[in-house]
Amino acid sequence: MLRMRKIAESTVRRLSLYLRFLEEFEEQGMETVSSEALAARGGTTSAQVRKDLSFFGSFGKRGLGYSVGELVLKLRDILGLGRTYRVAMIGAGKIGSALVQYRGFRNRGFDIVSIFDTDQAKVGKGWNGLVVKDLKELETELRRSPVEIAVIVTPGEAAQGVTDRVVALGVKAILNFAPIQLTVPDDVVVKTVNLALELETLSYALTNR
Amino acid sequence: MLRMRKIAESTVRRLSLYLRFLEEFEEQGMETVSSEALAARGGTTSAQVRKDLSFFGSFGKRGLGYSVGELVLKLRDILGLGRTYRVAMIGAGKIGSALVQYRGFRNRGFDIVSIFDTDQAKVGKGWNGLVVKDLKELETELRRSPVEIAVIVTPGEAAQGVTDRVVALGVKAILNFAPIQLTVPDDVVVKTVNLALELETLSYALTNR
DNA sequence: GTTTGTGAAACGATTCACAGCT
DNA sequence: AGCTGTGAATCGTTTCACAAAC
Repeated sequence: MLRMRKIAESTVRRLSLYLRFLEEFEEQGMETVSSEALAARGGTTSAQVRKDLSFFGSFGKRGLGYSVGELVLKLRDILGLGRTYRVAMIGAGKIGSALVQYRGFRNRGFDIVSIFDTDQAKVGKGWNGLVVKDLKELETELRRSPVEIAVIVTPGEAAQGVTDRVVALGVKAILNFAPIQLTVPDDVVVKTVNLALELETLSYALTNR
Repeated sequence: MLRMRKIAESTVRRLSLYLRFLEEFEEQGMETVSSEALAARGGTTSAQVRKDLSFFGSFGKRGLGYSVGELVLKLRDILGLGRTYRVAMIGAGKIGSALVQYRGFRNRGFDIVSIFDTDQAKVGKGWNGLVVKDLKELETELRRSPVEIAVIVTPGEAAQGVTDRVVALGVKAILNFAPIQLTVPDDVVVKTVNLALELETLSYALTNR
């Protein structure tokens, strides 16, 4: 695989979509697929598909298209899905609870190995095979059993403090559900899912109909 | 307010962020703010802030900056937040449950007025002041008590069917948590929050360090 | 002197279109 | 003949830079 910097985020998101569609095609027994067919399934254009893939190599055969199986493997490799990631969930509230049960995590190799909360009523309780730990134990626990990814599901006020702590522990990727813009060093990547923002985009669209 | 078509989604998202920051500033008693200060809070540039606002009018005073209070009102108006939206939640699983309790909804004028599920074990149960209704009653209920926004939290397989039904009932905005690309008519706006996609973007970033 | 509002320039992403391979 | 891979053209967004307003 080519090692290129600065692939657009939109490209990476599309690759992720292509992978899902290809997995569908694979289940249906399709052996090859054209950029045109893949584009049709994903609501984009064949040129876009070919350009996206071309950043990473040339995986197709002219006149024929792409081998579904090969392209699945290539995309998994590009997206780094050939391995398991260890994940710590920080916050055992409603959303944290929902996420722990979400099959999509484990199915795709994201393994939640610990959950933390400050609420003593929750600490010690079993949760989908895990025990909620006191947030005070964060450093001890993550040193004993390190993770690559932290999911932050705390109230907004607590989010930056917790972020600083997991960054100090060497975590390089954060999925943030707190409605806050987190500040992190350059070598740490943050993805924020901000519900309020999505709702307001809908509100704008409805208003300016 | 000017009525212009084709404002970029990225612009709308930033406006939403600016509004949050301005509300903070307002609480702290600030009366005016420069594009520079607003940009610093939000991790963007002053030129970007001014350009974003300029699509909708000119709200500042040269040499002085923007009145915090006035800009808050303007942005609420632009984003369509001066009113209440009625929301139906479709799916009473873990994520639906978490969302119903999420304060951010009601706080910002998004009022969940009904919840539906197919699971008879859930139907009839009280839930944060609401009663879960059978999805069979969707048409009856939404005709009696219409909504502007539907939040779809069903399994992927059910999502498109439910979408078609709410669209037929006149819903023009959908917030989708099912890991599926929904197909809707042009006059319906969909925002999809796809956890798997966010995780895979993190995985890509970690891999291509 | 300060800070806005905005054309123009720079940059980045998407689409076009076609040469080259199968 | 069919479909990829990719430079070139187009389109959209961000940044620059400065005249105008206070």
